[in-house]
Amino acid sequence: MKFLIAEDERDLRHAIVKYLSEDANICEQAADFNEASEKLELYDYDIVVLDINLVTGSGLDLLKKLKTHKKSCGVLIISANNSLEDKLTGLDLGADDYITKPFHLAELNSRIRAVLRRGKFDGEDDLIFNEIRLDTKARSVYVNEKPITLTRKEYDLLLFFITNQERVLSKAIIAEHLWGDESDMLDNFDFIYVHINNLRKKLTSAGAKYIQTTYGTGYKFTSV
Amino acid sequence: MKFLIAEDERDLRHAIVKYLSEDANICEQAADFNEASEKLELYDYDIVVLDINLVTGSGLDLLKKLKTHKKSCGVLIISANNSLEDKLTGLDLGADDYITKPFHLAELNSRIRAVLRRGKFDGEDDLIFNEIRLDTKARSVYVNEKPITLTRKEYDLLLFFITNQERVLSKAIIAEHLWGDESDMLDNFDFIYVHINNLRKKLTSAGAKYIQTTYGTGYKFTSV
DNA sequence: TATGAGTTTAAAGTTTACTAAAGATTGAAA
DNA sequence: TTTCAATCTTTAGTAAACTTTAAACTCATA
Repeated sequence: MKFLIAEDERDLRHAIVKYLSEDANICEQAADFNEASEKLELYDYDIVVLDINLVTGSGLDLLKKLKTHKKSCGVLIISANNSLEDKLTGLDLGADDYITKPFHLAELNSRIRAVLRRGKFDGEDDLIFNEIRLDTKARSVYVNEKPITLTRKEYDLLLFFITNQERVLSKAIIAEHLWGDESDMLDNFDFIYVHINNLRKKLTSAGAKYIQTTYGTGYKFTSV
Repeated sequence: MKFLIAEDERDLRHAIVKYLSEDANICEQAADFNEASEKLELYDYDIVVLDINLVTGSGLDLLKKLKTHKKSCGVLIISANNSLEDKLTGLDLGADDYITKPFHLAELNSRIRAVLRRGKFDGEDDLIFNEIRLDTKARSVYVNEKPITLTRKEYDLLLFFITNQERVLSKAIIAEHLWGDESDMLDNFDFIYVHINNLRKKLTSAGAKYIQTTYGTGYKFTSV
């Protein structure tokens, strides 16, 4: 995860960077409007934490520019005053959330996570589970760095398993995630057996035997 | 995990409860402001799912009260309209996330998970009774950290025992919990003997001898 | 010790899962 | 647009796992 922290209060900026870096994130800093503007032109970030009241220029302008020009990137606004207008304007311009000073770093962190979770901006590219690596951008899968080919449903299923590892997933839950709306009206989930079976075969023959059946309940992706 | 669902649309409330209960959560319901208010005073919950627009009172008031008086408890707001103000006010008052109608149950579920994950309210996934550990997420059971395999009924039974430890449970109560509605029409509960026996055998041979018979009354899960 | 309550076991009954193969659908290439 | 191949869904038969029934046995208490 790569962040840009655009905040001109030095202590606060440092505190944020220090806090966020603990999670193995990469944090870059911008101390004023120009620096922020420059970095945003040059590099890509997953999330920009933007103080609306940068002394040398309006954070809102930056936001406007950012959202019109650039590819998807989450924006979290820091605002000093509590004025609702600022927040609303920020959100209208495409910010994803706001936080008002003073705030706890944990709070900031959870907002960032929330923004990431809400989708839109694809986070990390790789998901790893033991010898399995999932390149989410390319939708390709490797076992011990050897590529294996999965169909779309198989890939989705594996992705769902890995992001919910060590947890029993019922067929209903799986159907809901992989088939969305349509799954509401389904009364039988038998076709899931087939996809499970196919994915299982491919993974097993590549040496990754992780799909476990919990009879009567569902399936679990686990190494235990 | 214990939830309170404060939502006055009956169908939606039921749907939520049904969905969330599938993961072995305990869901209580509140159909209006007063009921919600009352339950929140009496009991502790891990997460409250709160409709801001409860007919008989403002969810926001409830939220305010909740956050000022009580110990940590996650709050997820449901709002019907898309008005930003409502959401912002909710978040300002200490809600942890919001979701706008209409939504998918899966979405609600993942938000709840996220709130739990964010800390504070640690979603205790494990239930522990002496040397027995129950991983409720994985539906797996360990005795002295050695896994034992239980069937669905055995697992449910053990879960019920552990969450009601040191308490005599009649066969009728057990049946009601594990067989739900159907149990009303049953006149004999003899089959429970079999499940008790099976679970008892597995636990005993793993070194956990806790199911005690209270002659003529029921069973008790206790180390005394 | 007689009786109802609890335990145990085996076997029947039921549900759930697996598998392969046929039928339908989709999407890309000609 | 048509064709073809890949993918997805349905179906059906089989296998496995679980639940219930039933019957014989044991134990606690009046």
